Amino acid sequence: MVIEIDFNSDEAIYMQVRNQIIIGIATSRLQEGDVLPSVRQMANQIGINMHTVNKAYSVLRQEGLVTIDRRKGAVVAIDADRLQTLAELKEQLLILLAKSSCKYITREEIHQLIDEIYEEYCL
Amino acid sequence: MVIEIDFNSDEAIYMQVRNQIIIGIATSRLQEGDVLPSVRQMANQIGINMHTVNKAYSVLRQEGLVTIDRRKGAVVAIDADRLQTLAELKEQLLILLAKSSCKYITREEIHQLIDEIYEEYCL
DNA sequence: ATGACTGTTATAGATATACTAACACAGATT
DNA sequence: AATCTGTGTTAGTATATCTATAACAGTCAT
Repeated sequence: MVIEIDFNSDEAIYMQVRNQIIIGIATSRLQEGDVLPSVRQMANQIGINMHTVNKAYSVLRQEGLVTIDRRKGAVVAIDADRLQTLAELKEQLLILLAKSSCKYITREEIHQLIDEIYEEYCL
Repeated sequence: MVIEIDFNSDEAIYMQVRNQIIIGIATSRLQEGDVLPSVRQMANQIGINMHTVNKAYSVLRQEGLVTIDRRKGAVVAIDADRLQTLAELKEQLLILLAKSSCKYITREEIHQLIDEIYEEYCL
């Protein structure tokens, strides 16, 4: 699980880490039960602070994607809280679609883009 | 253009304002050339600081949705920079779809949800 | 017992958010 | 011409968040 950070991005480092782990899980490079690298190990590997990785793991726990055990570390464990997931998804999609609509991106183009992403990243 | 803020939300106030204006434009309640309320007026109306509204307007300007004139105020003016819009959209959609996929939301459900949003909000 | 490994807590500095107050310019009204 | 009212802008401040360093506490193999 190689993680790359763009230090010039305006997105917080811990969110970049979180995002890439989510993509890792979605693409099955990380699977239910897999243990994530320790916060120190991953922090070292990508040259950031341990606590920043810890924050990323905490967010993932709060989002129901991992559990954190003092002994083992962070373990991939999906809590498929369907209703909440759909509600959040809808809210975020709405903003994305609204902005796209402002820029004259059509509904068909959105559908197409989604299929493109699914295939490009093998979700 | 009535804007409602959830002060308990973890989303920044200026982003909530920005989001609702984007939805307003997407649903044609705000149209090209329309003048947004002055920063003071809107700040007063929703009970927040003028500078917070100013920040929202600044973001909208940077996103190519309004222009800001010292005399007139903020005016809806779409800069349909298609390529950049699509690139940003794809990046953000990827994260959303990946997270959904982790939670066992299918591609079909995504397509369905998008149609639902388009119809519910008349985008 | 010791050493190596976990995550956790305490603390601090930098950055971002939201605010108050004062400013500068444009345009209408006196 | 002077004043008033309307713009956004800038300066400065308090609070929260992000990132970092350092010390802590529990677990487990040696």
